[in-house]
Amino acid sequence: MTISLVHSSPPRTGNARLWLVDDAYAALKRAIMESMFPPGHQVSEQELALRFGMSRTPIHEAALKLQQEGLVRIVPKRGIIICALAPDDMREIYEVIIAIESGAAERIAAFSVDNRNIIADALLVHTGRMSEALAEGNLEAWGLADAGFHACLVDRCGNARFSKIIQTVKDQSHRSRMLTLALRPHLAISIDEHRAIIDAIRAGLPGAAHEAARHHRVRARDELLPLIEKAGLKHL
Amino acid sequence: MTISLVHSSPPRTGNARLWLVDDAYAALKRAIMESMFPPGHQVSEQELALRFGMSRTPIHEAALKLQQEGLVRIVPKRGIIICALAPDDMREIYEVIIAIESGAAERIAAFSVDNRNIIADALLVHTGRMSEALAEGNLEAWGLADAGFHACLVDRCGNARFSKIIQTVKDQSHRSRMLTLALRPHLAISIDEHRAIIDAIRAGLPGAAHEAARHHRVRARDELLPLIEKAGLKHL
DNA sequence: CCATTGCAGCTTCCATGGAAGGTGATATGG
DNA sequence: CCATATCACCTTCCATGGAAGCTGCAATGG
Repeated sequence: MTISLVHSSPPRTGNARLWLVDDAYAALKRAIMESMFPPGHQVSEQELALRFGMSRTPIHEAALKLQQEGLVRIVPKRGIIICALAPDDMREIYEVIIAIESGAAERIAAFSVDNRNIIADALLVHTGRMSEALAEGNLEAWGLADAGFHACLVDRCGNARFSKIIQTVKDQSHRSRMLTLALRPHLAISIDEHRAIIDAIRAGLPGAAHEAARHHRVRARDELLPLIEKAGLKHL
Repeated sequence: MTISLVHSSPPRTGNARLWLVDDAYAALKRAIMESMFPPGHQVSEQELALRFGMSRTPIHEAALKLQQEGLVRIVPKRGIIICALAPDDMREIYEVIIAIESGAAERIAAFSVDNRNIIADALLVHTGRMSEALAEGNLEAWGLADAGFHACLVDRCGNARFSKIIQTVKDQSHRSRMLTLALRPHLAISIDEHRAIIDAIRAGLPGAAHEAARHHRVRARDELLPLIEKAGLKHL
């Protein structure tokens, strides 16, 4: 099988050339995200190099980066193994999200009233899109809007480390989220909870914003983890 | 200057050989931690390769790893630059610690009574050492015991991702902590606050443990950040 | 038939050379 | 004296070959 994962095959003549390792990283990450490589699958660097049309070196460095992010595991003389997530990993990831997002909401609620309202408005846009998607029964659009809300919350709280941490665990759990999105009931409740977070931010109540964000994620966790366990999904 | 950062110069004959990249990683990290390379300093991979007695490849890969952890920055055609932390970075790092450690304390407080007491006992040992060090006026021992307490809290909460996150920000702020340790007043209060965390864990009150851990770190932050700003420490 | 041992193949890890590109100094013109 | 342009050096980035090591299978001895 020869799947073209890199878009621009031309040998990058001219000065428009970026770094090959970034291409390899993006392509490999994308391949994992889109489940082109199933969890537990093993590939060799040589094979990826051939498939992506580059040498083994950038593949190796990209694999190291993805290993640090927890997406793959490099076994010394075996190859690159796509990591599978156990239900316990999902528990850990949810706990990270709970801790970080509630901290982000708290920070935003402590901003000046002007900045609070700017961010609240942005959050409201995402929540509005969720309502529309729900009305249309468009599950995918709902998921995108929901992701937009949470990304906005974290990315605009003024702590780049929060963003990076969230990005890492989101990448790790991407496949799982795609799987469980269809299983989730109570989509309407999420919208109400988002509004509660926005209200607390507008009111400038850090404690309330922390608790609202926390409650939202705790409920989602308590709803999803049993579903995953019951579905017998041993690896995601 | 030819500082020997790698201990075993022998060319690793036999099967006792590990990975050179791990050696390079440890040596470079150590060199940064111990301030052998001041923040903002620039070194080339070639120079490190010569100094560590290995090729450029393991150096390069180790540098990539340290870059992901935020300790160095690789500038395309310039070299490896040791990252300097601004006061704002310390704020971000404290926020991460606050969010994660309070989550860890909360988790532990939700354990079974047996597990709670085992961990509480371990935490108490560290707190006891802090008291002793304080009585002796041994600042370094106090710092070690304090670090032991917080490491115990996070490492035994049953979330490996919490540990990894904390490890990363601790590494980033190692130099800063060494600098500010001497500036910190109110060492006695920390001990009382640690005891409050332990009590909440023993009592099995997740909310109280969360709040106690949070309060402890918030106070330390509010005490230290102004000190750093006042001292005019632009880069740490 | 089962256990053990040797071997072949595949894999990553490291060394090294070539190439592209950025920086800083130097020389030149005003 | 100052500004600008050019050049030489230094740097990383990538390709590729050699070496070591693990895995799984096959062959052999019990």
